[in-house]
Amino acid sequence: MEIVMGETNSNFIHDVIDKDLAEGKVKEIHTRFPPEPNGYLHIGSAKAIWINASTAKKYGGKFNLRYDDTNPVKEDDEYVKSIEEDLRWLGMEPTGGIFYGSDYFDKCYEFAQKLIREGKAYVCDLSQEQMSEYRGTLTQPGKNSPYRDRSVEENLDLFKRMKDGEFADGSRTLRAKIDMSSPNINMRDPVIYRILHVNHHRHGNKWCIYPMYDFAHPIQDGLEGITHSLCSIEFENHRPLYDWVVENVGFEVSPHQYEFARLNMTYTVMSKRYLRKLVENKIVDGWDDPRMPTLCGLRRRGYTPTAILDFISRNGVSKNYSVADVRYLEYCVCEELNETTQRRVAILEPLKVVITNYPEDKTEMFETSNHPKKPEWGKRELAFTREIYIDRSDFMEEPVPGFIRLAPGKEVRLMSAYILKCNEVVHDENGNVTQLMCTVDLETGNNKPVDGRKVKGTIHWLSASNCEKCKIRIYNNLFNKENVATLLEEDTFEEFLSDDSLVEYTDCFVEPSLKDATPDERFQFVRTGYFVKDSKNDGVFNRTAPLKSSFKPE
RNA sequence: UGGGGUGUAGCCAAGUCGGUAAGGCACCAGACUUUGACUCUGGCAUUUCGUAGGUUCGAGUCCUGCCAUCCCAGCCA
Repeated sequence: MEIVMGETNSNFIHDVIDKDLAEGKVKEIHTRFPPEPNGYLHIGSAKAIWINASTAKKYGGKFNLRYDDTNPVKEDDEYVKSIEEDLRWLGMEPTGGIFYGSDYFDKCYEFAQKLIREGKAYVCDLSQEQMSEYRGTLTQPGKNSPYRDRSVEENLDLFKRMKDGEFADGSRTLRAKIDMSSPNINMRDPVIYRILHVNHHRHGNKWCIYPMYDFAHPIQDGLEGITHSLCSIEFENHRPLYDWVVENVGFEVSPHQYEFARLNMTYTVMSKRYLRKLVENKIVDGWDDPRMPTLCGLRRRGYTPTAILDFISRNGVSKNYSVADVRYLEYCVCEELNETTQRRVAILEPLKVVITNYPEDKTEMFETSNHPKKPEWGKRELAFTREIYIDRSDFMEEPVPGFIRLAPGKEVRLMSAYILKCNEVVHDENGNVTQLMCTVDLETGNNKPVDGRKVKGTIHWLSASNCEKCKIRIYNNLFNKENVATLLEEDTFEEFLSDDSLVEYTDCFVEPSLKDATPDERFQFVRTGYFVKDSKNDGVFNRTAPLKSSFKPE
């Protein structure tokens, strides 16, 4: 699937780049993905990764991975490892290198001093509450801090003492001197440095002042030679500040920020905050629960990087607020897995069938194809015996109109084997069907009926004495509400959790060979869906996605 | 009620200098089928591009007003 990595459809960002290149503003393209190591990557992150990486690739440029670790309060080394792992799993090599925003702290400090010297930044003693008051509101301008006009010398001294640890957390900040009456609140003398006596995962106690994102990010971009800084749309309001920093710090090539709409998906949440909540409240099994939209969750579920990227690519890049249909993602995996997986037989809900006209001690081997359209993938053998299992869903005692599977007195094809006829239904004392007494058309075997009669339905089966027991987990949407993102304000999304997001079948049977399957091998369980062995629990298969069915009763 | 975005079919999304609405998914109909899968064929915006006007021979594309919706008042990113 090289299409996803290489040629990307053109979009408004590429239009800008084409223009920049044509006008000679830039010579080569350099992008970056700047995750904060405070959680696991999800499919929305994958969109940002894909946009940045594929853009660089399209123009023969470079792509950096940069940990945006400027706030040690929220960040953890644990996440650094997972981010790189997920990035590589996606196949997105950081061709420009791997960097840490925190490695530029010295530079940030120098640039802050430069700003102070030029009268463009000052140390402010306002408390958090006061600063909020001074900031004004959306409709009212703010007012200048009383500390705004300190001398350069005093500011330099105070800033150094902030760095040296003389002041308590929150007691002072370094602010950019811009415009307290700007209609854009981000420009009302934004804080660019705060005091935080916190251990940094990478630099220990070297620093007790840390730059804010708005100050650090353009510097990181500028220092790395990033030409096009592609981020999501909520940073659009920050662009004037980004440009202010770039202009006032000054770089060889000025990076520019462009924003695209982040990825939302139906029936799930995408923000790290809520994903964390799902994990912490034990609503899911962890960040890698197969129901999670995290990359590790999707991986455990059996999704492939190519399918994820294909999905993102097909959805395109725009600035429209949108909610992508999770079924589209499903379509993308199925399309790939249909081509790439071998077929196997699994019975989710076994129903025993006794073939009365078949000898008890006989075992016959039937060949079945590993992929119906790829004969080069060969065949394998399935044992056939007097007692077999079929899936309960393939039998109806009182078939509804249009049901072409097994029913009393009806015939059906056993895939790759005989035609089966149901003669008798055995019930328990409660009236539940426990077993079927059937016969098989010995004459036709695995061929077309000799008398030319048509048998429409085909079902899968497994010899009761030649199968392996296992558990199968079926995953459905985590939420029962299509657009969960719109009601996150209330903080009560738990009420929209669906109760069937995980359905476990505990008495399933699969072909014996599946006993040795690994979590890296994906299969199509014939007529059922795509499955992969769970990486955490032995003897458990996860359903990646179901097969479509055009059967609609009534 | 300040500023910044966005509004093209059920979903995503193309629409260059204005010239007469790409594509994918979904859906519908049919063919094929020892997976009711896959594949194939056809259909699927023409009082139509949020809406109301305007300019023009001609407007999704230009102009004006209006409406809807998202983001911003962290010493988060």
